[in-house]
Amino acid sequence: MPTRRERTRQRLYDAAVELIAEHGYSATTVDQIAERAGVAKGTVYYNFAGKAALFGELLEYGIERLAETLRAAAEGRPPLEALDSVVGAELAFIGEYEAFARILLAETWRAGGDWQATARLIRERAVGVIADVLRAAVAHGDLRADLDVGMAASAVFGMVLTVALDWRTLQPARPLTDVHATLVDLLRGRIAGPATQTP
Amino acid sequence: MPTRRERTRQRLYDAAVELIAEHGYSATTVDQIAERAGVAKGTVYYNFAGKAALFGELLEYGIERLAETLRAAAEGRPPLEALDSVVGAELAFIGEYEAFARILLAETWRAGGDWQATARLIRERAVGVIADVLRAAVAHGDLRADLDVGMAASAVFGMVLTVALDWRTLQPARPLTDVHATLVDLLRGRIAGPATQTP
DNA sequence: ATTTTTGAACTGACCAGTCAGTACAAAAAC
DNA sequence: GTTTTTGTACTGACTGGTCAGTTCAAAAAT
Repeated sequence: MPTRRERTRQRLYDAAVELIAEHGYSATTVDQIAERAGVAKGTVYYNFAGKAALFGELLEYGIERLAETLRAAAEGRPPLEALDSVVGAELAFIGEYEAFARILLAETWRAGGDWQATARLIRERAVGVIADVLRAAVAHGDLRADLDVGMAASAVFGMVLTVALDWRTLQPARPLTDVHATLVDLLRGRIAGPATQTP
Repeated sequence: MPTRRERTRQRLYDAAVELIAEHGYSATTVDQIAERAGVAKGTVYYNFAGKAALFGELLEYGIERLAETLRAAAEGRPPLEALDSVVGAELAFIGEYEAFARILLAETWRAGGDWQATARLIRERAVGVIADVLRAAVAHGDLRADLDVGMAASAVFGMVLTVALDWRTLQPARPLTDVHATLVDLLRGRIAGPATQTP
């Protein structure tokens, strides 16, 4: 059972993640965050060292959950099935924590900003899980031995992130399984050929 | 031959694109832009209605060049070859206008911010070109008739953008053709199987 | 009793946008 | 051919407002 402090911090996380996803880090004010969290401004500074610290811990917190979700999805599955499972898990995570995913996409690819170092490190935790799965698939003989695992993992991660956010934005009613199926088809190279082949 | 005004505006574009790619839109000040462009602050307001207008026209200008590049790459080629060519063109564009690509990725997927409408419209111009190529491939019988063209186009665009920025960031020395080959392999479903198959 | 939260006032830095004035080249008047 | 005018491009000090962060006494929750 969470303490009062933990509940307050969680409410601040939630408020901050939504506002920053909408307007970006610097355009979001501490007053806005406090107001949306239903908390006095002083509380923000009682719980966090400042705006930057709140955001930093937020990133940390979110990426840890994402990496953990992906790891759990891969665990104990044969390589190729694990890949499908990880893609599904990433989709589901983004479906649930959409605002966080938007922040991840927005703040991670800056050139030399204040968060570049943090963000890149943080992103590697998620991409790393995919790379591990791909490496296992190569070792198992399911994928080409000379596959550039790093680049492929980056491609998979980015592709899923992009598609997922388009999904949430443009056709949120569409079921996850549908999106998942299309992505897996793309990944498995099943888009070639004149007719549908669903064995 | 460009007029003085055109030269000034171009310098302002260049300065703004670099700074915004680094720090984001709201963290970039008009003073910084003017200073990097080697121009007084007033000149910014003489040439543009304001910071927002400068950024808007910048997006417009960049995406027009990108869409045009992609269209030219596809033109007059058989569908599948056109797809490879478009991917190559997107890679080359990002190689050259890296800062703009970072902005595209960072500022396009906000939730309900001030740019959401503009950015989505603008991004669709680029993704639309890829969708057209895919549609042609389907019509030509090269891809499955029931392929979700919109989603696939979004996936291709996002995947290339992600990989390209990782390429520029992590291994800029690597030749474009190398990255291009890996991407095309991924797209064509040639990553499966234990050994390399280069016919 | 102690921890946590409140709410409001305050500060100092920073920033978008303004505006009166400068520079200068090309046209018009002499 | 010299002087005057005009329009365009640019300048940079200034202003009004905003925001992160501070402080603190009182209240509420544990």
